[in-house]
Amino acid sequence: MSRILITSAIPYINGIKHLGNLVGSQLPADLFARYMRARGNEVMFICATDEHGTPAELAAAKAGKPVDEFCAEMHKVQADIAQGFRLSFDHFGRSSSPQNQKLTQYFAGKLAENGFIKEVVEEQVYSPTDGRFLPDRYIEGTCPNCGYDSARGDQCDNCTKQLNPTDLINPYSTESGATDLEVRETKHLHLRQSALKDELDAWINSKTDWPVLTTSIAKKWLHDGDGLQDRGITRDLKWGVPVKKGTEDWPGMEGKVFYVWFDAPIEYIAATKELTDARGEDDTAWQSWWREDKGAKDVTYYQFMGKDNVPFHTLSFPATIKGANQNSDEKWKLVDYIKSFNYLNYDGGQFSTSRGRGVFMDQALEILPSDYWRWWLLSHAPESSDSEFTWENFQADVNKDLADVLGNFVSRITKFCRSKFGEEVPAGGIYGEAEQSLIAELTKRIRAYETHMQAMEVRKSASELRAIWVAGNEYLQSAAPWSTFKTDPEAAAAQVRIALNLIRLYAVLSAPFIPDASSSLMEAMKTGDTSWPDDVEAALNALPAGHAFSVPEVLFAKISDENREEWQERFAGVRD
RNA sequence: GGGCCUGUAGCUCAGUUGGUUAGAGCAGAGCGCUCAUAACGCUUUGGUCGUAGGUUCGAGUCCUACCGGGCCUACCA
Repeated sequence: MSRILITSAIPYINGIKHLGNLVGSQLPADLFARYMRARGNEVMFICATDEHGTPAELAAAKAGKPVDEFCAEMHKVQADIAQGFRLSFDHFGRSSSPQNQKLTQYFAGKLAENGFIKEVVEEQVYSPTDGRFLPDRYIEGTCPNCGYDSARGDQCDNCTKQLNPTDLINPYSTESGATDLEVRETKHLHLRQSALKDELDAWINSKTDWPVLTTSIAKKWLHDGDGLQDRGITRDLKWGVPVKKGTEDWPGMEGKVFYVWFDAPIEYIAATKELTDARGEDDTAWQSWWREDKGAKDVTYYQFMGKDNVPFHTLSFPATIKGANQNSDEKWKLVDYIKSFNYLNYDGGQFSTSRGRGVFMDQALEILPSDYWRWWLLSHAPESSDSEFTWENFQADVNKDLADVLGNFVSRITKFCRSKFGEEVPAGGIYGEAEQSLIAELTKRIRAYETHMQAMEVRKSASELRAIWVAGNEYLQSAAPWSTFKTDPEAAAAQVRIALNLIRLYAVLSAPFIPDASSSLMEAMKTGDTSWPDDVEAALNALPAGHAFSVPEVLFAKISDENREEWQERFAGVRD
């Protein structure tokens, strides 16, 4: 048994996420967490909402609510949806929690103490009308390079030239339209990532088993141009973690907050403390996951995220950890494996939150149970390149895999047994050659499934699982208990017995992918035996002769052409 | 502009350090079965591996150029 720490990239608070966001982090993280628990490991699976920053303030203003109230409501919404998708977080925290405030301030103090913080006076654009400093991309104007009239302050979308807000001709605030913008001096803290460049480089180079997507992005940032740059970790905002040096005030930094990307990953740690605090446990409980000097030496830490989050997890957050650990007795836990994903596209284009294009998590749950989405998304996870969602593929794949291959297998054998032997596992006969060869095949496939799951090869795991389901149909077809029954009822009984046991086996193996269907099957088979099939032959004897079961309802109803067309239409345009 | 990823059957994808006739699922075709959600099983059609060169006894795999798709490029998160 091992101790496994798993974090999913934390979703931003300003709205409901779409299926592309789901499949890029939370869903594969959940798959892995469920599998690791099923194998008997001690798992800590953490996620949270990322609540700070300008977009949250603006979204709250748009909703006409105080930002803290807005975040509290949206957190509840996202938590409910996560529950709807059966994301099995041990805790779904909030980056605005008191725990994260303290911990973020603590890390900043520690970094300052260790010489990794630099104070820098810089010039920022201030909008008196908006009453705030504006991030570069919230300022638009005419591009000095190509004349495009909606160029953003960081980059022109038309000619792709990188810009400073002060380069823009006739700049204005995208929020208020105000043109009375002025440049003001303001002091900020920078994290001296450059001082840790060589150490980070060596660390990334040692991770030869990480996905190429992960290491190539990290290396690019490490070596591009002048190499890894220092990064501002504070902002002139009201909503955020107040800048402090540990518990002390930070002279000159009054009224400023930490940058979301500084406090967001720290929330992984803080969320664990939120959980153990809620349980009434002391600090040793969360520290045993996050402090190698306090019991976390045997923890293996896995992170899941979309490719857009990779730089922060491979460089910024590790810089925070390494910087805090330097010249210190404290040894904070560094990530051991980063699984990153490409994007999921929607019907020939991108999912778009702003344009309401594609399927959002709440809408998905309105039209189908979560298992349909979980199965399809995971079996098409964008691991090697961007992948594509189309309604035709979704309908065809889900109907075939879930309804025909798995659902119908359960249906055919339970109904056959009921009509010939009644609703209990039949006695008589023995497992012969055909059964032994089934056991041999399953053993081979289950071992392969375990290997792929351990390696977080999501698509390969799904296809191996599907092959395991298919093996049941192949067996039934060749054993043909409906024929055997006429001449040799004892032999038919043994065939039915092993097939009924396959249902429980499938429920156990499939639970990480389709947890609801899995528990329906366990319920139908009237068993709570979720033990992993280390010994397949033993697993296929788990339900003994005489064990009662019931014929389950249709496990997966098929998606009709009418449904598909209706959804296709509904989700083509703008979200209502 | 620079960097990285990607292009394999109608569709979605596998193809280990280069090594016989390039694989799987779906879709299509044929056959079988009748327990089952018109489900299942078996067989089968289908690819000059983006294009053009090169290295090699041998290239889907390595190199170069080009074409197409995607991402990143540091103040959105």
